[in-house]
Amino acid sequence: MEKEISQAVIRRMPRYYRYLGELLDDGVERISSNDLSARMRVTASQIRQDLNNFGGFGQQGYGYNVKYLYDEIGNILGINQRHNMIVIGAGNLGQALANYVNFEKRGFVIIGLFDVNPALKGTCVRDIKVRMMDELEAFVKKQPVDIAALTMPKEHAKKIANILVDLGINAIWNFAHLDLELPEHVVVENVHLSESLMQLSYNFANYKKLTDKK
Amino acid sequence: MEKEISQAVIRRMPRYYRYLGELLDDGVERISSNDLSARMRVTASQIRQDLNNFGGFGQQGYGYNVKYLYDEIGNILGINQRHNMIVIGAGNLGQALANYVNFEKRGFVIIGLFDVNPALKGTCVRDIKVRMMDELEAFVKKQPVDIAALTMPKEHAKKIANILVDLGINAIWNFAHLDLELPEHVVVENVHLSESLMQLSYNFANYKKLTDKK
DNA sequence: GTAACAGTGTTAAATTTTTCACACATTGAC
DNA sequence: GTCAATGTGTGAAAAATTTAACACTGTTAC
Repeated sequence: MEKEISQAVIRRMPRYYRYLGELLDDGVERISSNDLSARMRVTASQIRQDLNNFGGFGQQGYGYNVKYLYDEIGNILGINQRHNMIVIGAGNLGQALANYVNFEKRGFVIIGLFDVNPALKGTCVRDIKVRMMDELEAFVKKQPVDIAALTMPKEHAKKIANILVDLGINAIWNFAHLDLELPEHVVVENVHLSESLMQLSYNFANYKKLTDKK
Repeated sequence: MEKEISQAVIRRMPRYYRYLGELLDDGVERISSNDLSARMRVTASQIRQDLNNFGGFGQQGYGYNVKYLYDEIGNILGINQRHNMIVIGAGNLGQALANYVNFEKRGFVIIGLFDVNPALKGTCVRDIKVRMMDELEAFVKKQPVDIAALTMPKEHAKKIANILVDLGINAIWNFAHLDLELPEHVVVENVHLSESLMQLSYNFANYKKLTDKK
């Protein structure tokens, strides 16, 4: 099997995808790694190296066809294949995810929203009904669920993650502030907002310090 | 001035902080890089190297004092100094941030919530009043604002970011799906949820492919 | 058709990041 | 007090990532 591609590369792919999408909207047909690098503020070399992990999508003397490259990166990232998602935790964050229609455009369809709060039972976000946790098992067994987003407080996240994995869900988008310890075959992507905020805080404090010293 | 510390290191610091906080809650007084590395699933070497960027916090033969190290990392990250934040965009995501009380515990206090939707005018999230955008300037001039979180659709983000910078705000927590082009002295931390989801999607698809091949 | 140009894919170099290894300071048992 | 054990700080090695360089292919203008 081919060599594994590093997460550093994978992390950049969605950004290429975003820029190519914008170029496409602007009616741009072709682009060179050089032009793209100027827009994205990365080196052209990195763009070429990154793309070449997946194959040669460009052509000497021409550059890259925007539409073609856009689609290819989409395929690589598994976009436009349908992914059924559920969101556990129907608080503001869960609702924000449920309301974000662009996910759906890309094939990530939220088909269920779950919570423990009985007050939310039966309410809807967009056309997605909020269900109680005791309905989870039957729900998952009735229809395939690819990805579960965890937006509940961290106290419950561990237990629920285990339940989800037992139900056969192998991809978890974790917004709870803890590291899930799950079997190796389960893919976890963490979004730790408070850690992101702390990084901002550091850079902010540090930049200030630098300038103060001058 | 000392050599700059890489973002790779900074990104890990909040995680150390989190684990140390948990140890503290569990009443653990001291810990070695080795024990911590086992819990965090990173190498002990990396922990020691990371910490040594900021100074020697440990002691040979003893390890690290949990409380002390916790506080020191807090200082490094600028936690527990008060940071006034405003959130632009009072949709679900903005409200989710406003409702998240742990930010406040760490010194990140959301003092204002702004939106363009007149229907939200005067409503409150926790005790934070939602204000209209035309009140922004007066608000910012009346009290210091350190950080602005941008949770509005990307169409407006660019313009608003510029306004914020003109008003003297130098740290932006950007949730909009675009890259802000701001003066160099402005610190931006991006949270691109759809890119995170695509990364999950890639890893999910790729893991499946790997196992299918076996 | 041809020649100058543009621009990829790719190999190699440079840089950054991570891991290893160990000298030496401190601890804790006796 | 002594001595084995522990465990940091750190310099050096290894690995990974990023950038540079360029041979060579396809493009475009004439």
